[in-house]
Amino acid sequence: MRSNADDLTTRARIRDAAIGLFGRDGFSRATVRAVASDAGVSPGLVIHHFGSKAGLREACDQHVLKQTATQGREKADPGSTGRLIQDYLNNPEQYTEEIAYIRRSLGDESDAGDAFFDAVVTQCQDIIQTGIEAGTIRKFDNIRPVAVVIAANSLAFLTLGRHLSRTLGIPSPEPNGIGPDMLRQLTLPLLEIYTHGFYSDARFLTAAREALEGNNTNNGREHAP
Amino acid sequence: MRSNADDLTTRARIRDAAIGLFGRDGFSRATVRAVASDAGVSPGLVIHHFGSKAGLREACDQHVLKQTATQGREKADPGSTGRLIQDYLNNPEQYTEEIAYIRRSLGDESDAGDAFFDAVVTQCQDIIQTGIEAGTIRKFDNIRPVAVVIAANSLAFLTLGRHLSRTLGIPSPEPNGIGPDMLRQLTLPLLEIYTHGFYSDARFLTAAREALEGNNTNNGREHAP
DNA sequence: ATTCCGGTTGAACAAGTGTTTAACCTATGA
DNA sequence: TCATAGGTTAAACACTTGTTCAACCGGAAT
Repeated sequence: MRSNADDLTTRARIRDAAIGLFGRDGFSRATVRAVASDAGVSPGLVIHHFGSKAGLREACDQHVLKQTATQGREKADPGSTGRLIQDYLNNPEQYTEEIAYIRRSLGDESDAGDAFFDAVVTQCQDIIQTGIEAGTIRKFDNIRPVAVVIAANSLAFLTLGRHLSRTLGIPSPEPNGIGPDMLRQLTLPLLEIYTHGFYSDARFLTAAREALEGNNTNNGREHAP
Repeated sequence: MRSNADDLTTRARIRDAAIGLFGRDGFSRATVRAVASDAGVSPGLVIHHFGSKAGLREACDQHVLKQTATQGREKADPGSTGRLIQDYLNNPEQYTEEIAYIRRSLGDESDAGDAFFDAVVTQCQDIIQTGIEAGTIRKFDNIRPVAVVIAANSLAFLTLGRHLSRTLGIPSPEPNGIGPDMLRQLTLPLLEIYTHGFYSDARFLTAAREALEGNNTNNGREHAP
């Protein structure tokens, strides 16, 4: 995806270097000088092109957001989602910078992070809607909160990827912790829960339902983990 | 929990101020001067007590870790878990600083974050183990990856709490985004998935299983979201 | 009372930060 | 050919950062 270096305009090269550094070190730790050095350019030029460090971040936000938005639209076609994942698994390095950047945006307080999260939620909502109509996904009374839960669970693999691969004992070089090895170990357990459930019966569910319906004011009796 | 101010030793007051600021602004954005000011103390004294900013962080890490470890041990008693959650819901402000600090630790690269994540995983593992023996949780062949998945899903509520409450339209003052309103809206959907599953049948699961068993080399056919 | 020592401060320092400015180079258009 | 404009740089600026240092205070020990 990232073209092989200097056939890009200088402005784009600076932007890409900033995306890489912001994703790796975070917005505050990454310095204008480091961005300039990575782009092979003087610090002054960075300011000249983007006005300020905040302006540079704004440009990075918009670029990454546009980038992922087009991928999201392709993903809406249910057939291509498998192809997309396979594409990612075949050469994950392609997307690592964008992924790291998005993870940082989700953690930092950032408009881009907000937009990305909301996009994932609505995408989950669409998938659930069509899945219910197609009969592959169970029917839910109110799909909105279900979409939120599924989105959060899915994004956990992104925000916690480093810990997941670490705790699974996967040797580090998987970028962002999300790589073939990790997915191969966690896909089946997750799908099993998503298919047959986690609890053996409805005891926890009915208990929580009664507690929540009983007194709507405050104390909900909660699930185990 | 936090005692009401100045009955603490100066060192402890500095440490607590640092925990608050590190959690709110992140380690690099929070300055030694801000910590000193919050603790009503001079910047030099902070260094005098902790040697350096990194030393201060180390002390904060250890303190928060010890704090949550004792709570974790209490939580191991299955009966008290509900009590603990109810306790939290009744006055969440009590733990907000520790929670914010842990969230930052999970995102930043940090030994404390690693330790906390691993602790949550093993705690999930214990809960699943006893749950299986008690018959409340389905039997899994290999509980370790299941515990990792459950831990990641649970911690998603922590790392993404801000986005969850935001996307649900909950007015902001819920600390860290995790409050009664959010839990009330998401508990039942999550428990329903954990009880009856998300997919309507085993199509996705068997497809993934075949794909993973078929060629162990690389391409795993993945689930929808 | 005097000494001493740990907690504490204020000012200073050195390094690093984002940003500005004046000058430079190069290519394009008149 | 010359002037102009825009991309580019090196140096400087103003400020913040973590950290150091000498001095100060107050109380406990001698």
